[in-house]
Amino acid sequence: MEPNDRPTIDETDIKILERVEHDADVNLSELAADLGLSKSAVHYRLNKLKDADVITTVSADVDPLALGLEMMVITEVSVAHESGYAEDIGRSLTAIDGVFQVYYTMGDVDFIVHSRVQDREQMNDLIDEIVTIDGVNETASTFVMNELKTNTGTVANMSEEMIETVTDGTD
Amino acid sequence: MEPNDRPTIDETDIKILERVEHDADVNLSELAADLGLSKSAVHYRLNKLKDADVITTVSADVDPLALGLEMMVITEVSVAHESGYAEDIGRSLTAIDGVFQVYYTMGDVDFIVHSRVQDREQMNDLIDEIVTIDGVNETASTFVMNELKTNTGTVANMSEEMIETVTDGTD
DNA sequence: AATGAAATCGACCAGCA
DNA sequence: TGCTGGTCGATTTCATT
Repeated sequence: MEPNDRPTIDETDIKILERVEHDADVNLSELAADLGLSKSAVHYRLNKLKDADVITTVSADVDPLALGLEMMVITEVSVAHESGYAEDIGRSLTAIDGVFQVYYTMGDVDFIVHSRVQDREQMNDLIDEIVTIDGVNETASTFVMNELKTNTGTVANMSEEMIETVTDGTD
Repeated sequence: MEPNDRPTIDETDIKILERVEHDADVNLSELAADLGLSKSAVHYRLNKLKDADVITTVSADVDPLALGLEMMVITEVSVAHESGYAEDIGRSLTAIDGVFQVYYTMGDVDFIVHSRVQDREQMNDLIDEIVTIDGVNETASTFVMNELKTNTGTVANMSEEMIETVTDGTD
């Protein structure tokens, strides 16, 4: 462990993460060959990364469009600040069918909510559900026309500089 | 195939998707037993779902915090509407280090951008990069204090009604 | 679309640097 | 602690229905 209590991660770990975060079904032998290691070594590191919760889950990504979820909406939610209901409201938002991302934010807006629905009726119902939550003051919804980038992994979006900060001094 | 060109998905497929979208490493025998099918049958359906791009990828989810990405920022980007640069601007946004989600939206804001960085310096650099893009008119960034829900799967967030719409007529 | 048998790949173990 | 090589068990594949 490092002083900051994050697990030690070296360049080899980063290379492994880059591969498995966009294809967890990689052939171990192939990956091992590319890294100049044995299958067992790669397997050992993968287990370590899972144990340390660097890899949290291995998931099959299901295309929302394939299930008819053709509409995506982003909703800004403001709450009545006198009431200390923020946590309850957050829980209520995450529980609504169709909602798949909820962020609690600084600034004049308190929550940002991402939802997917199949048609306009479901969209209306969903926004109604949000407005109905006790303590919710104001909402503003925006329709997403195009998803240019989504769920593209963690390491894949990091700069060299960011990666060096992580692997620093592990050579 | 259905008339609307989406692949046919029945209740069994939905049950399989629910399992693998939050744990792609499930024991096939176990899953097969739960569904009352043979291992091969489950495997056959999984392949079909991958071929039909219902399952797009199988990915290892890497915890951003484990890599020091402790700050998340949501940025609204407005562009100069005279110029038809929208597509180029979208591409430029997705290419910035730290940016992991980009949406093109209706309304007065044109893009919504989600980014992760390790410190305030990287945050400043990133926002500078966005502002510098040719055609970008105005930006407003919000700091995320708490991620209440993220990447929780597709089927898991659907209501019974939504699922029935998909499996309709496939018994 | 689903089955059971055969080939292949990943998980685990004991030992070593 | 990190790695190697080998074994066992699981999964993937295929011919068949």
